[in-house]
Amino acid sequence: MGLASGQLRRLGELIMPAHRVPRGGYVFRAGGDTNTLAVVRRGTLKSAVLDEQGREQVVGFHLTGELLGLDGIAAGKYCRDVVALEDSEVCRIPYPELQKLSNDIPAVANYIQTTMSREISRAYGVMLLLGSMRAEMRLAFFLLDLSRRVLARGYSPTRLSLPMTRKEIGGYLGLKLESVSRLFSTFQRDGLIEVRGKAVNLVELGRLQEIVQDAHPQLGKLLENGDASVLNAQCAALNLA
Amino acid sequence: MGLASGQLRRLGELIMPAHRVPRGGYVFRAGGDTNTLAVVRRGTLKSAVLDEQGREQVVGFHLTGELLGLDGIAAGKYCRDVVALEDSEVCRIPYPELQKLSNDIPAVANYIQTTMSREISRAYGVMLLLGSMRAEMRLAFFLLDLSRRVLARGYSPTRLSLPMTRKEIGGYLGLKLESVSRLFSTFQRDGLIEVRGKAVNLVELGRLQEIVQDAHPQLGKLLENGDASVLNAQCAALNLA
DNA sequence: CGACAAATTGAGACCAATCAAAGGGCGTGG
DNA sequence: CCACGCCCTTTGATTGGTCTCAATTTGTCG
Repeated sequence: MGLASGQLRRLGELIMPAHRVPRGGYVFRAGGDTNTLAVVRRGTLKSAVLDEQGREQVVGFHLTGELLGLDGIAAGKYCRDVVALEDSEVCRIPYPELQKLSNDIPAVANYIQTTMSREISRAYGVMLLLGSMRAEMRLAFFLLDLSRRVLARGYSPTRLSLPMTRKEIGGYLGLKLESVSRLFSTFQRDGLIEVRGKAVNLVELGRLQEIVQDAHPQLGKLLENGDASVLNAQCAALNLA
Repeated sequence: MGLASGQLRRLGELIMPAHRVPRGGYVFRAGGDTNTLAVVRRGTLKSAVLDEQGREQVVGFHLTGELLGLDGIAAGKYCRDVVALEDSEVCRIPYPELQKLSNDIPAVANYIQTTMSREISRAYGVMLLLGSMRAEMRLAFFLLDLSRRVLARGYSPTRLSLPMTRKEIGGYLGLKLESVSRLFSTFQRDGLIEVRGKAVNLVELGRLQEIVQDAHPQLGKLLENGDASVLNAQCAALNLA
């Protein structure tokens, strides 16, 4: 079911102009009040929970088109930081007004529900990753997941440019940065990938898939839910909801 | 905002009579079509992703009052099994009709959104647990989390009766059953708890909290989001939404 | 009581963390 | 433009925590 033009206009008015977020800049802070969602227009960001000792758990990386901030709806507070990994742009969406709008327009409410449901599925996949996969499987998973998401945006699925550091990858995969670095070297030695700093070339996608599949045939399905929140910034996607 | 009596009646008609689920019985199966949600009336259940080698990742345990099945809304398929750990009762709720109802009644839509949002926050907390905590912290977290949830239902927060096996606890915490067993023994030796099979007495709640807090002061906040889906089976809670 | 699953405990292996050092990349300022 | 400093990355040596394999005990249900 689509949206009437009047509804689309109301939705359009909600979307604030894109604004720049410099590398290292915050979109949300843990503990901050939830007054907006945000859509990534350009760039890459991470969601992370940080503690005083400087350790962080990265709960997700966000590419262009993804919708951020749904975790905070219940508590009224965000439960984690969202930080730009490179110079990025986001559109903010005032949450209370979106809430009102979703009460009037079922398609909007349905879209939000669907997006949140996908994020739950994705989170379960990551729990599986962290709870029962060994380091090499985790990194293979990470590379394939990124490959698929980059492909969905029309870029090469094999020539990746990683905007995040080894430490951040480790923070996502539950590994230390040295372990991540060693695994990159091992994969390169075995001819699976070519590494030159942040530039990674996936030479043997099939063998990377084997590494993951051997461990968890189910994971492939969960992966497909991964790219939760692809929302066209003009909200054209809502026509499909 | 509450519900008009006509709305409550419509909602009541949606809730199917509670039916028994024997120990080991399924409420949902991974890959099954999403046609219902379910509310736990009595008993305890687990959500788990299983692979052919017999390994499983438990993504959550569910106590009385919790709402199950929201993960499947997006994909149209559930992404994991839900199995009763002891003889239980659940009420099923046909999802398509609930969807229609939520389009008419904003309070219902808001409740679903809030519940899903809490589940996302909880999942992030578990990711933190699995990604950056050591075994003893994980088990302390598990015991405290269960203690809090049991307390919320009016039972003693210190005298726990664990319906799940050591293997299932390990499946949740990313540990092998032997490790879980060893940790129970260690905690008992140190006077933190008393273990007699499935019956566990939490002697030193404070010291258990220290074990978790030392590692991640943030986790306490995430814990509070944990008890996502407490939905009174008569849906009285919706009056608060 | 018997059969089977669950739990405990031990010994040893292995994987990732830790500690440590050196090399690279990038931006800033001279 | 180069030099410096800082962070990121790589690699090595060692430690340590958890898994694995194995045997035994305990508990549960027919």
